Amino acid sequence: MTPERPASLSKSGRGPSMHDVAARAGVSHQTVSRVLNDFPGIRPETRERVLQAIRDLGYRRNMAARALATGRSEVIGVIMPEVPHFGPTSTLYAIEHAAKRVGFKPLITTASWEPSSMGQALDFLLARSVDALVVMAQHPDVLAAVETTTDVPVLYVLTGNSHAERSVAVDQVAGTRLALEHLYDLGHRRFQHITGIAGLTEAQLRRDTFLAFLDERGLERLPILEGDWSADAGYRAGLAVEEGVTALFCANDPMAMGAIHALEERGLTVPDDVSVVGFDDVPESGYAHPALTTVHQDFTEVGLRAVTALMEIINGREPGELESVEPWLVVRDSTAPAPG
Amino acid sequence: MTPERPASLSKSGRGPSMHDVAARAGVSHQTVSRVLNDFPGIRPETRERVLQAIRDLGYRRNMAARALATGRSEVIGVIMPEVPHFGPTSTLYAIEHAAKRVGFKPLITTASWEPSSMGQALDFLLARSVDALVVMAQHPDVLAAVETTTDVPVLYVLTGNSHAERSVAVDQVAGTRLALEHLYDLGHRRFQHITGIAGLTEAQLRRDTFLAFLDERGLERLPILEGDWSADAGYRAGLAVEEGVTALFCANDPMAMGAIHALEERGLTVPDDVSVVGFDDVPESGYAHPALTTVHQDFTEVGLRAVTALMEIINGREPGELESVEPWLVVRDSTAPAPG
DNA sequence: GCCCGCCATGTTGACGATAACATCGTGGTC
DNA sequence: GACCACGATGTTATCGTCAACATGGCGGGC
Repeated sequence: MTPERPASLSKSGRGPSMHDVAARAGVSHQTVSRVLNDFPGIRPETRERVLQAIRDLGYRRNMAARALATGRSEVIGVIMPEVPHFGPTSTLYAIEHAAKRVGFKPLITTASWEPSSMGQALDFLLARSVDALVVMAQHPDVLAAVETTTDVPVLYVLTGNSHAERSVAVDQVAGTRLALEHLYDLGHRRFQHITGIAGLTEAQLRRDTFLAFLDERGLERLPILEGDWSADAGYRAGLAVEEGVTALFCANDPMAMGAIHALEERGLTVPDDVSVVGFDDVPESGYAHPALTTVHQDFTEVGLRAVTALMEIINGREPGELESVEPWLVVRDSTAPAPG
Repeated sequence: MTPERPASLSKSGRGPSMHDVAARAGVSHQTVSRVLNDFPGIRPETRERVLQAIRDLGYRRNMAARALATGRSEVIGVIMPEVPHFGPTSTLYAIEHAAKRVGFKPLITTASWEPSSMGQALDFLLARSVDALVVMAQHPDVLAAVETTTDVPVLYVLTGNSHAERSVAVDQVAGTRLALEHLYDLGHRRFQHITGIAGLTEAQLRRDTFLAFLDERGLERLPILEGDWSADAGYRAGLAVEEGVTALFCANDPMAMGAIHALEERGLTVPDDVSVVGFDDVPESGYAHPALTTVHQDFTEVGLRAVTALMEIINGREPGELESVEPWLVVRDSTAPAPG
């Protein structure tokens, strides 16, 4: 079942235009425009007549015409990863809510990090004359691709803290360190890590920070377990956790849940034998078994800051310093002092 | 190759237009239009010259102008609930993927089911001359509100099976019955139900079907436990499950996870003492503890059918029968024969 | 060799809004 | 009472595209 592209669109009944409203109110179309745009200097009585005519006719502004005339659309283009993970999805909702408050709406498109896919997404959004662009840049390569293409304000979101300018992100290094220091402080010395999708910025940052941490503390580098964010992958990785490992740092919560499942199947108990830390603090993680210790990321704040900064840029002001959003550790029942 | 942007054409920051391309290619703007729209009867050499000019200038079509001229926008408006739950989110992604294949993109806006909120969302989308509308109608009241407002094709999604015409949904009654019959067949006779948000169509259908099932089988109606889809609510409801209940039907998976957590805190074992069934089959449910028996809903199929049907309507054809999407039961470890 | 017709392309006028400039009373100032 | 400023509104041009109609050159049929 594949949808088929439309060949012809019925150009049936367009709604009333400003001229229709103007005629009905006995004014010029320009007066209607002024009423709609809250210009000063309209006689209250005239304004009321116009508003009445609008209501009578069920008139709705044609934003296409407005966009053509002004060059602005009050739409923010959002490029999302193709798979609905918790972070991007939460951020999207946060952006929508923040944008709504300033009269903007998000136009969504998904793209993989490949240049052609990203290019198509950009073309589509820019053709719609979006006023700004949010790119959920999960891969470092997309940055260059976007930069050269447009002069529309662009903000990168969910990039870790790797591109300080024009990007809003949760500090991945800090988050990872919170998790690892918590485990270290509990006495753990043998760590393994289940990664997110290889190459994605956040996965890479968590992984790099993990390795750096081991080196700093002089801990052994056991094999990295490659994951892909999914609980399935977490389960498979959990089966491969080495004997003697007591601390498992998972790049997100679903993988942590999968891994715990695998560990328990192997007869290991969490947290008595192995302590497990996740990342994201998804709403269910407090009710996992055992309740998951995890790094909380405030995606609502990310979305809010992104929209706020974009509004500044659109209005010609420089946005304030775009600081990283600080994550915090939520300690629950999946971590305990190292055994022995 | 980086597109070059001659300063000559920049009229206050706007990109090049068809006229600029036409001038560079030595043709008329209409020929450019014809090339872009794949009209027949362009000499290959001319076409190539136009395409080259487009590349040279980094030209991008202005969809606002196109929308103004044609009345169509190749955008599907989507009205989503304000809270990012699994079903709507998954469906959104499915819609995006299906729409992309036919050159459409979703323009997202969220709204609560209140008329004013829904009205604002509609105004916004219709002003953007969307070619079609997908309404995730979680509340029965929205239907009337939308119908009277527009003649744009509208499709309701995620409505259970309660509005057969112009709606695509997973059959909630069937899904609920699958869950309950499974429990009944295992010998359970004392059931309780944790509901979704009161008033929402799907929550209501699951609840009604639950009660109908009890009556049909002559089972006792124990108190309904009111939930709100969240794991938190599931936990609280789990604490309130009556003594002697052996079968707990939860309106979604996160609540099931919360409830299981609560039951185990109370010293009850799942599934030995209480069998629990969820709804949705979220990706993590297979790794919950115990792995969750649940009703799988195919949101990908929902999104695909929605877009397919909308394309039919846009083309002036009647969409085929819009059948419910059939859910199926995934039996895992959270259900077992009734004790005793 | 003329005319017809068709193929490839050019020209003009919407589409519905905004922006810039024009107009028309009206009341205050001197 | 003439003049001017200004408040309220009207008029015209413009944004970039598509649709409808116009044109012009060229080959073929007779």
